[in-house]
Amino acid sequence: MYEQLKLDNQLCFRLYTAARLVMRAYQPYFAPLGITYPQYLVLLVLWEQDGQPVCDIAKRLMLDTNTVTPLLQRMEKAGLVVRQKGKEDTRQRIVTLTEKGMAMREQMASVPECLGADVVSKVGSADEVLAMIPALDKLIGGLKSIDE
Amino acid sequence: MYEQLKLDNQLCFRLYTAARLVMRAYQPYFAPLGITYPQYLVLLVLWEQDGQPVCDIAKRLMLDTNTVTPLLQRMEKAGLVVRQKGKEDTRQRIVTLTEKGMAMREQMASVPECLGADVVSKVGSADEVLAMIPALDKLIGGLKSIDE
DNA sequence: ACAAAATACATCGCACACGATATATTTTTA
DNA sequence: TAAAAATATATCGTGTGCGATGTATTTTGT
Repeated sequence: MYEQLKLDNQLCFRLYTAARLVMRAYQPYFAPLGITYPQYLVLLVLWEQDGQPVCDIAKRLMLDTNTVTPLLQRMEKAGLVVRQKGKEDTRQRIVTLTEKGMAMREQMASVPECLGADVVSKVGSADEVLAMIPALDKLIGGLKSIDE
Repeated sequence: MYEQLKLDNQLCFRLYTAARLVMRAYQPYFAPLGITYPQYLVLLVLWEQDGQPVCDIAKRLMLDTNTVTPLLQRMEKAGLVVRQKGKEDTRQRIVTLTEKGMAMREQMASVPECLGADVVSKVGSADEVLAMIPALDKLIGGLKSIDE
């Protein structure tokens, strides 16, 4: 009875747990630099394309501005980015990396590989884990289309 | 350059996003009942085995007591559980479902299926998504062993 | 051109997560 | 058995996520 309400039968619990544990695994690399995992994601977005308005960053990370705005405010206070009023559209806030924010790119360059190695050393092989990517993208695409 | 720092090359971002979007997809089912996703997880644990100490619930969900204790306090205030001092070990707090907490099991019984149907209607097929489960378990097992 | 709708950002409140720390109780160990 | 270590829970502070709401600016529809 209630088979579908067993914790071990739930995909969602696995996703929730895996996401938390991955963030936790990143902690040792982030803590010395004084950044958090979501802040790292913002940096990834800005390293690819600097000088974006808040809404574009939010869209890329699939977050809302009520999450991203305070996040960027903290990052500005930490000296990682600056937020300037847009020239064409004054509603916008253009977010730009500071020297410190750009410099962090080199400091972080080896981290994904290190973490990958950490995981592989425990899991055994990376292939099975990386093979999830297409299915995750499919799931994310489907879930994203639910609320719009 | 910096290929490994591209957002689209990161497994972790997919896990983080998928977990958030799944929780969001659950929202319409939880909101009318006044519970949250983590509270639902606690209910899953207690429906399987009622009357557990805080530490066992935390262990099952791979969370710490500093997350679970306030969670249970809110659930007690909401009338879903009671927390009583343990008889053998008075350090423990035994968490037990109330009538309301137990009744919610039937109200939730069809939710995982409904959500599954929601996702399948968008993703197309469930097989590829469900096929991730063994890899997720492997990943979780590996990550868990990193910090201990 | 001008009122209405849409957009961009911000603020507020609440509920997690989690590191750090504190307290009480049990278990272990010398 | 008494001190030390381990365990169970709780509290505090910070940083997200996100629903609800507010404000300013741009775009749209007539």
